[in-house]
Amino acid sequence: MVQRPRGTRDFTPKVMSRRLAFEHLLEERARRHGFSRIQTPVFESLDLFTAKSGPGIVSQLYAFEDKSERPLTLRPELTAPVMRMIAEEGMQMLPRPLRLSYYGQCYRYEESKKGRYREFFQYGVELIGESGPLAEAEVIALAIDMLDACGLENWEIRIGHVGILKGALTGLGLSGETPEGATEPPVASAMRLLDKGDDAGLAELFSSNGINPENAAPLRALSQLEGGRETLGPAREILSSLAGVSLDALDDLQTTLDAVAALAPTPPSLAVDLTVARGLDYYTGMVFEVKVPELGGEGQVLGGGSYKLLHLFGLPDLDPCCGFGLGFDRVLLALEAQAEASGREEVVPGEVDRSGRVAVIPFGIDVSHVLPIVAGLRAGGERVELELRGRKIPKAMKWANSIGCQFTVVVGPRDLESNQAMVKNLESGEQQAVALNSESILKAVQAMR
RNA sequence: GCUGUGAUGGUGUAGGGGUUAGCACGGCAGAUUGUGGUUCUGCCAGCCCGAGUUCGAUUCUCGGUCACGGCCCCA
Repeated sequence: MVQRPRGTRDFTPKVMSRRLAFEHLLEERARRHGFSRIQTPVFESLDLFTAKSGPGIVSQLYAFEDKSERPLTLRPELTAPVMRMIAEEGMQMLPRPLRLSYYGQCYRYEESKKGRYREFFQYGVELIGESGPLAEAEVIALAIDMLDACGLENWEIRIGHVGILKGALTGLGLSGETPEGATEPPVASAMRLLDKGDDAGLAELFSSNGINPENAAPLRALSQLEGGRETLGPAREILSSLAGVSLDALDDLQTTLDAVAALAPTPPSLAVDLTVARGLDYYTGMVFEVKVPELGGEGQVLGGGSYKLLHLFGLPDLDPCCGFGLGFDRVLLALEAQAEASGREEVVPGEVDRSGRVAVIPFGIDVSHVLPIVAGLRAGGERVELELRGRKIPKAMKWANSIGCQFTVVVGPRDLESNQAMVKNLESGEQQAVALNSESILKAVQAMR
């Protein structure tokens, strides 16, 4: 028996209807916020991702060569392809800002476990051609709106701004340039040390860069601040106490948070956290992420922020952009766990198709008599299933019932003789004979619904 | 990259060195030749793969594969 490759999944009809409902729900929210869907290829040039993330990522890619030895790879994420598309399709000519949304599978070669697959699905958006606190607020508001709309509970959003700690560090005189022979700029080292809580290391780094190590303490205090919007007050006090440090980034974050509060539903938990660094150096401004604690180790379901990547494609004037990626599979896992915990049948709102199906059952007659009726009912918008196995009446009724039909239309020899069909509502048991044509049957079905 | 647990019909499970491998759901057929949901009967369908130990392995051992956890990582 040939098995599915590791880290991949099959989706049965029931699961798929859930996934489609979720995708449509996200799509609908994106649409309301003015975002339009795009799509890019599942495989791309290998260079696209090494340019963005460095050569080290190749080991985590499904990279391959085609028959002409072109270096290609299955895409590991969707932001870089979207950036590539903007440049390649000349989208810088479109009215700004661009609001783009996307959805598709991505591939990473890594250990798979629950919530972490080698083939996974990402929904995301990018707002391009406008930056600043209000653009950032629009992006966060959409993220919150989506999670709120899908019924997710008990999620935590953490919002930060890489400019605040970075600004404080450079304000103190720490360099953002990578020195000869080093692997990262001192600012990045300092951010990492702050994140880890390595006070001694930070003080040492300051000393070796000619900065008073006493400055480490207030920065540490800054990075440890935790709480809602009220956190910005103490942050402001600390930053004001440091000579040469700008408050611009903090003001921007304040503006963003105020706008989000007005634009989006109130999330179950919102925290300001200045150490949300999103590890990467292309993030330049606001950064945010969403976690669902009950998912455990793979609990981050969404992440995003402001970044500069379009300069890699010759469009520096479009930087910075702001966007987020939503872990489609992880949100679904969380929704499934929550639905089960609360005994809720429906996992994603709207996943169950409640439009009543119609089963057309030809009994002991040539099917050609009912085919035009099946076509006519379908043309009239009904969801019609034709009984194909020649079952006798009791079996056919049982079958119609088991696949969830609301109506049966039985046509047997007697009906043919009297030119009628028996239409039955399986839920009420109500039954009536109607003329044997799709218009009459359609009318009867609609009347009995 | 490190580490732990597990794998029995399609699904959920019981069992265990020699068994007709049990049960439930499911699918098919009949009871029931023009009306379903209940019930009854019968049938379908399984020990992940490879090597080893053994007279004999689905059961024990090792390896592989896959899944699920805990760290590391996560563009």
